[in-house]
Amino acid sequence: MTSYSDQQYRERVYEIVRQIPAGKVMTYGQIALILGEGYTARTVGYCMHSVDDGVPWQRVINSQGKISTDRLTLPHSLQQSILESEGVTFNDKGKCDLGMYQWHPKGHEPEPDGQTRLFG
DNA sequence: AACTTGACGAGGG
DNA sequence: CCCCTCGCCAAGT
Repeated sequence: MTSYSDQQYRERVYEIVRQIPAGKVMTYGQIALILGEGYTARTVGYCMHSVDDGVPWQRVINSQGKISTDRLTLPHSLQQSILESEGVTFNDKGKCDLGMYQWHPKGHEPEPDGQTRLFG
C-alpha cells in the first residue's frame, strides 16, 4: 500500500534527502530509481510538497539541473538563492551543472563503466 | 469509476 | 535551447 499520505511512504524519500550534503543536489528521478517499487519521479515530487522539519527540500531539483518549484507554494527564486548560498551555482538560464553538483548516496554511486581507468 | 492534475523524465522536432 | 508528446502513478474531484 503506497500513498502520498502514508507517512511510511514519504519517510523513505526524506531519509534520502536528508543525506544530501550542502552544496550538492539530487534529482526526483534519481531518488525514485533508488527507492524503486512504487516510486516514480512524479510521486517523489509529490512527496516533496510538504516535508518534515530538517529535510533539505531545496536540494532536490529536476533532471535538467533546473528548479521545478515555479509559482508554487515556494517561490523558485527562494530555492535558488538558498542553493547558491550553499555553493551551487546556476547559469543565466537558471541551470546548474549536475555533473558537478549531483550527489550519489553511499552504495548508489554511478557505474564506473570501465574504460578511462588510470591504473591497470 | 472516469477524468484531471502534478516540485518528473526521456525523446523528437 | 525551447516546445510538445507520452509514459508514469497516486490524489483530488
